[in-house]
Amino acid sequence: MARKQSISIIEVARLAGVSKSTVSRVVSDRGGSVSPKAEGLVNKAIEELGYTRNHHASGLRTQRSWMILVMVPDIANSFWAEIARTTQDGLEAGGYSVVIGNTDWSEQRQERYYGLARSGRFDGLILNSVTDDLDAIKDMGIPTVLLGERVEAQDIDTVGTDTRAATRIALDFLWARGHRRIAIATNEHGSERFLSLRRRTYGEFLSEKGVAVDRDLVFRLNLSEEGGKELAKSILSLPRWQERIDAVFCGNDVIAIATIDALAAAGVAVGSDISIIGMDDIPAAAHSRPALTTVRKMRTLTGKAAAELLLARISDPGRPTEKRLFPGELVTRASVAERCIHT
Amino acid sequence: MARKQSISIIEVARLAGVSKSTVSRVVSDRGGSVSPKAEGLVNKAIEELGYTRNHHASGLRTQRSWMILVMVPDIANSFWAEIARTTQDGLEAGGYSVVIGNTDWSEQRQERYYGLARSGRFDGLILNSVTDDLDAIKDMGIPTVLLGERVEAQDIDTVGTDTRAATRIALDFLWARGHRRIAIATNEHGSERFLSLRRRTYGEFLSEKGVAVDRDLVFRLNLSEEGGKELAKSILSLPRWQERIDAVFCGNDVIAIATIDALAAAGVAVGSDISIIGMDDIPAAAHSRPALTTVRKMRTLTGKAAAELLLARISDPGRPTEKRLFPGELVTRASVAERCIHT
DNA sequence: ACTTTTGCTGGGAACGTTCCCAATATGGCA
DNA sequence: TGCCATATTGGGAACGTTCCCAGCAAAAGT
Repeated sequence: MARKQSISIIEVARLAGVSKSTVSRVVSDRGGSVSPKAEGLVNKAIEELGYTRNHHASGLRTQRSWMILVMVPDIANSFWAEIARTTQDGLEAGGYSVVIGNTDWSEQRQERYYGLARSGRFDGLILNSVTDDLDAIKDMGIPTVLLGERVEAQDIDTVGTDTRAATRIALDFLWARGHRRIAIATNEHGSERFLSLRRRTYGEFLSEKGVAVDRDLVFRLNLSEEGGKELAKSILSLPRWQERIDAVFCGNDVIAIATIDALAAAGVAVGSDISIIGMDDIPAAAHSRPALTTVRKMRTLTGKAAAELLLARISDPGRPTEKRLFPGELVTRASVAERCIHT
Repeated sequence: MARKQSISIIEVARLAGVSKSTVSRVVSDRGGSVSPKAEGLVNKAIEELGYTRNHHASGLRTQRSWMILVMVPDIANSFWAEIARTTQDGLEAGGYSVVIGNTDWSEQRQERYYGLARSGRFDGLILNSVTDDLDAIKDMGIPTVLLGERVEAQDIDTVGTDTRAATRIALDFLWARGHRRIAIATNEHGSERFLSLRRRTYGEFLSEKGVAVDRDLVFRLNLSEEGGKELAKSILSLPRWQERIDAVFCGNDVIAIATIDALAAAGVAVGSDISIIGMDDIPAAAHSRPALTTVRKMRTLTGKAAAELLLARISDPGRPTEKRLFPGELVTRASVAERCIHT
């Protein structure tokens, strides 16, 4: 495991009997015109010495690293993992290598990665910000694509789910199945505006339908398993809840599933006594009892679009910013009941 | 998004009224002795100019990047995701930043990351190799820790599950529950020796118990959902399978769960007609019907140990190689029956 | 008062590339 | 044969750091 010592362009040049400039022209495809003969000699010398280009030096000169950082808040969550994975294909086709940064919802970790980005280690960034500080992103001064809708991010390229549309899909479905007393369970985790989009859409939807918002049916919690347990408790402790709640629209699948489990444990028949709909379609959604009806986010499209936008931005930093939002699609399983219309 | 122009150590020095050497001493904590007064001036100038250290230049000089690459074969698999995440804590405490590379079981992608590593971009590597080419790893010439047991990796630090021990835990449990006709379902994916360890332990176990290996009870397949479906089909098509198979030891949870689902769909009562035991304890294992009994791999310990070993190797490249293997722990759920002993 | 130690500083030479510019060789054309 | 255009080459000068070494002042010891 001896660290390779100083096999630089110069030793290669010496062995090949050419100048370092020529070697440089060969290894960096850019610099044009080298005679076939010289190129052959250089390649042979490279092979023989086991030379590999020092990227610190090259990057110092060119200010390019050919690496792209994809920052996600939770790599152990399959939703993010899959998005990260999907970006790879497009980016690698463009000649870049992709590395993933996991912030674990921690501002400190995020700042750490921002530091890496600022110091010129990456040619581009695809990220879901834990905080609301979009200026920090612009200040890094490198091409960036945001994952996840941000109303206020007008001058940064964005890719994500159209939360409004996705929320409507869920609510429309509940309504079509005859539910009228619809509750909402969501949070303010890290990014208030993003989540209030669900809440806002919920309000709009109800007023469209001529239903007043019932304060007791708006639950605020963390989008975690804990949150789901809490939600179940809150529901059960609501006096005469059976008469007050038909269905619950959950901010993500994690709480939806936790709620289903907790309610089932309390003897409630989810899917007939009460309906639950989630959002994301994580793998576990297919395995809950009853299986969760949810709105699937289009991870593949999202990842692909993020890669495209970033490549476009890199090759033309002056282009107008673009937003690509995908609506999501309904995955019908068993957690939503068919209810005869009342009231 | 204008790319920051040339705010180098030199402009800082000029503004602070000191030499670039002094600035360097301040920004790189290494070079000792700077007067408090000078340090104050420098910091003020840094703040004012918004200077950030160019890491290409610094890396060129010091040959350090303070970045560590963790390579995993499938970031969308929660097992790998969690391991990758766990390494972070230890490594970041050591001052390093962690980025994750996802090979997606592709040799080409792996080679791409190897290339990055060879060009000096990382100070260390934690990886699970897709191929059996351990020489390629040594040739990179940087400190490396291998994830996953490799019999032949004698001179590389290794962290992983003690496959032998984990397999025995599963088999012992099946045996204790009265199963005697135990089948095994595993693969040769990418790393033959690793997996034959399960098969070998299976053979040893049976011969210890005085049971001959029944060729029909050794299933070879991919460790994927497809493989699981195939396995169910193979079992059901075995003439009089009820009399020939008590239990199946599955190479991982993914096939175990797929098998459970497929068998259940065919009307077989898993957990009484036949027992299934898995390995890994992925999240879905708790949600299958019946819930899967499995051997949990110790991800947290594994990630932590990998970080420790890598830091130790970096600080002392000459130290003897070390292997840390963890046995795994049984997670008892419902997919294994209690059987009265027969034969 | 003189030397020695100590603490701090600045100047220059690396590190391994790429880029610019000038120099040479090659070939085509008159 | 002579002359111009073109293809290929080599020699420096960057890029922004860190490191080594020498210099200098202030503090400490004799």
